[in-house]
Amino acid sequence: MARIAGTVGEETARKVRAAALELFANFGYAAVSMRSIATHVGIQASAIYNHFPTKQAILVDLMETHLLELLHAWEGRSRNYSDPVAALEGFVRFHIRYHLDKQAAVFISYMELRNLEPEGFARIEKLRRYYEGYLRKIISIGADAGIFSVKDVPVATMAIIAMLTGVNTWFRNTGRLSESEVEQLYVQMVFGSLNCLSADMLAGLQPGRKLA
Amino acid sequence: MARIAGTVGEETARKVRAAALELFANFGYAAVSMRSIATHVGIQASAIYNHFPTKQAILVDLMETHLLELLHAWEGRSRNYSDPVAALEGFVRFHIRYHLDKQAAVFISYMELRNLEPEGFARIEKLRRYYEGYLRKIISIGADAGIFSVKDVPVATMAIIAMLTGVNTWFRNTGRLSESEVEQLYVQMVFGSLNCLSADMLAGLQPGRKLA
DNA sequence: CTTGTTAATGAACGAATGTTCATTTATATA
DNA sequence: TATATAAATGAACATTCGTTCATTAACAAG
Repeated sequence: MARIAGTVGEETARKVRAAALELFANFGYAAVSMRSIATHVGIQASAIYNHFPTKQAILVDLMETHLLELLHAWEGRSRNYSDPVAALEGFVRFHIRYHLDKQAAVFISYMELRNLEPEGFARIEKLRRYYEGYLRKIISIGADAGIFSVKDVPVATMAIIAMLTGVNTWFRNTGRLSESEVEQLYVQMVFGSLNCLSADMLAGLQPGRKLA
Repeated sequence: MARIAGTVGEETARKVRAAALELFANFGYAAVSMRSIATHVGIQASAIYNHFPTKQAILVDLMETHLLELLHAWEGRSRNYSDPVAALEGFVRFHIRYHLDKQAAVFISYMELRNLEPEGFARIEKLRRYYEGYLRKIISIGADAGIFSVKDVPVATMAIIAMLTGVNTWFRNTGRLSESEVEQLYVQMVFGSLNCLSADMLAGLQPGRKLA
């Protein structure tokens, strides 16, 4: 047998990406063979090479696509916000929602960095730093305006990103909380970590209370 | 050639653990071969099997040892704290310091979970939940006492753990900040995320300020 | 000194890996 | 209808993998 009736190149490439995404996320890049990807697509391993030059290229493709889409999605949304408070809340909700909706791609992009060869690593790392830069900018502007109380903007940026991305390690759709409930909880904690209290929360605090 | 003069079993096992720790952390469990571990120790791959039954057993050993030591270290220190505020500050400082001091072991224990077979996975996961339980308890007590303002204790626990562990992804000894400076920054952000302000910070806030 | 155990070697095993290649068929183009 | 290209197959390649095994030398105990 040879070429199968009805096969289209771009369609197969799409299936390969989807299968690789799922498998890499579940078992790790190094533990997934080209044959297992091919099996999930319903083709032979050698047919993959009609669409991707190497296994490594699939990984880089997945990561790069994910990060570019992430950047594009945020850039489209960030225009809505004019002040740092609204922007930060928007970022938190966006990040959590987006990362929960694309768990597999997120997981790969954070876990498989060490399996990238130097050129690919540089490209991916640049995109991630670019994304982090958006949050850093928000925090920086809010700090300069005296709205956020931040001792160290870069550290706060990394801390918040880690906090938000950590949702992926425990959130389950079948769990106790909905996505929007989780968003709300994290919005409050993130603003708290920047010592930016909402008016009603500030009113609820006892001014005379002694804390460490 | 056969047995080498001066070789002692427990000593070789120690070297194997050390080499595997370093290699797993740098390249990932699946990408590290028994032969490369052996090379780093200065023996043949087959000699490893005098000390560990399988490659998987080395991974489980490393993770289990790390988590048991982590638990033991915290249990020894946690006795010093009587109130939730002191305990939380102590936990934050302990977690950051300990995780920075044992970067490789921490990295493996968080990244290689998916390479564990079911029995090993259950053992390791139980230990990690046990550790998280200590932080959850602190937050829970502080919340009940009205010292922390927490909407959801389990979520706050996971958020803070993720935030703290994230330090490992960016901290470098050669960087701008020392370990204790980082500790201090995170202590403030963690207390902030629980809306627990120190007396001087509270005084610094303008009660009339309008925030979102 | 003899004996049993310990800790190494080096060869070998079968299985699995990423990748290449000749081949074959479906499809688009001229 | 003839031809070039696209997209698959299945066999094969050289490596590498975790692991086993017979063998051997160092060491401890009697």
